[in-house]
Amino acid sequence: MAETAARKQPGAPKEAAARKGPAAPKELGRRERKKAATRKALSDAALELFLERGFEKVTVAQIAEAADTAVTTLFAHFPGGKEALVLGDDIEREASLAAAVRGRGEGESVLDALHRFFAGRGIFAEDLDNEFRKRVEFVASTPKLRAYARQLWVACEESLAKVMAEETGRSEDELPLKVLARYVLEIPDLASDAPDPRRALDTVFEHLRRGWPGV
Amino acid sequence: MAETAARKQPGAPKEAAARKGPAAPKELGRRERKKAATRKALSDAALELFLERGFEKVTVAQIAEAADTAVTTLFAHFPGGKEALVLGDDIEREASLAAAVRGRGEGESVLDALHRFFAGRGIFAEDLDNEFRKRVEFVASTPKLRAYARQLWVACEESLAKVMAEETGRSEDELPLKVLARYVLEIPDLASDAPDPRRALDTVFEHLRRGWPGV
DNA sequence: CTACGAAACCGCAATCACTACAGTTTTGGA
DNA sequence: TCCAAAACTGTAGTGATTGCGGTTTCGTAG
Repeated sequence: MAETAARKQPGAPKEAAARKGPAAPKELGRRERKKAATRKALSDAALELFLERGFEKVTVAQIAEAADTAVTTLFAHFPGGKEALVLGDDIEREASLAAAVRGRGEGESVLDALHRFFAGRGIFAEDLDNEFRKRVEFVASTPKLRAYARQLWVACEESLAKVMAEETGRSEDELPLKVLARYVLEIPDLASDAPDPRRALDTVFEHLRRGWPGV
Repeated sequence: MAETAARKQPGAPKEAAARKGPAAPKELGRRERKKAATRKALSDAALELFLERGFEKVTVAQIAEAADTAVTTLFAHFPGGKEALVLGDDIEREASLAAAVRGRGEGESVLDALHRFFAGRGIFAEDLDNEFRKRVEFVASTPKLRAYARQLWVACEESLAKVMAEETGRSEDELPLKVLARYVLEIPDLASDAPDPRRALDTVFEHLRRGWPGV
């Protein structure tokens, strides 16, 4: 996939946004709006085609065509390739993960917080519109996508380990925390093919709590 | 990589071997010998080129050329592609893993057996000729290869879970055992970038033993 | 309002992994 | 000696991904 990744791509401009008087929450210029539209057109087209014919049966050329853009534009928006079209690059994950831990309730352990966090997310969530659920199941049943999704989670390993270290007052390079981070982030993939993902989630955390007391 | 995998490839013949009287350990016919030679020529050429120029800088065409075979022959032997040239398809892993657990000493727990097993292997082993060590380090420092190596281990998940179930007298589809299997098989990858892999190994098992008492 | 620089697009050509196919050579027996 | 299977070969795709040079569209400083 994207190995070298160092090409012309739509990223954050020099100093865009924030200029129309005080406080501008969603004040996007036409340019930004169009960029977002293109991006959405691409991922929408991709998802539709994927669900219709299956991930492997759709080519990037077809997706670009359906979104009425050039193939190069597709890659400019999603350097991660086909799989990124469905799963995004998700910088959001890392942030929400950290937020869940830092903003945990009084007397709630770090692991409890993570447990709750996952319980309301993706395969583990219960209240999801069919649209989203369909997507989640599609990802879980497509090897390449599943692997990519896992990667996205595991990519948060360092970050999560660091947050856990801070929140438990330990050194940020303590090995056990790194290991724990990996094990926690492995859960979504691990529980993907469990008959009852929810129960699987609870079971795993039960064991992790026993193995890493005080976290 | 190999997605469809259903092509002409050198595999086990109809009923080859075992015909020259009783017991024929290494009695390979000329054909088998040549096949093995081709295979070796390929992986040898690959490893040499990889170490010399780096994994990404070598093309399969160059490897085939260096081994004096056709590219199609390369893929016939290694459907797994470039990464398989270094790491093999390793059906061996699964077997040795099971053997380590089943053949563990009296009073030795399953986790102890696995701990010992890994301790003498790859990054964790201490007595290794430079050749092998160089290879191990090369794999660990090449993302694609590392990922592939991990896959090979994780592919043993079902199998290991089953063996552990048998050996501890539990149902083979008990979730905790599947999780534990995954966590154990994740170790080689996990410990790859630890400053002291050996210590990392010990640390991880310490926690796993606590989390999965009685295994 | 206008010109200018950057950002977002575009299309084309090229590389590279991987596969399908069809034809050859080699080998192990019947 | 002869045949079928196995192993190998070259050619010709398909498809993802990237490099490049050129075009259009914005945003904004003047």
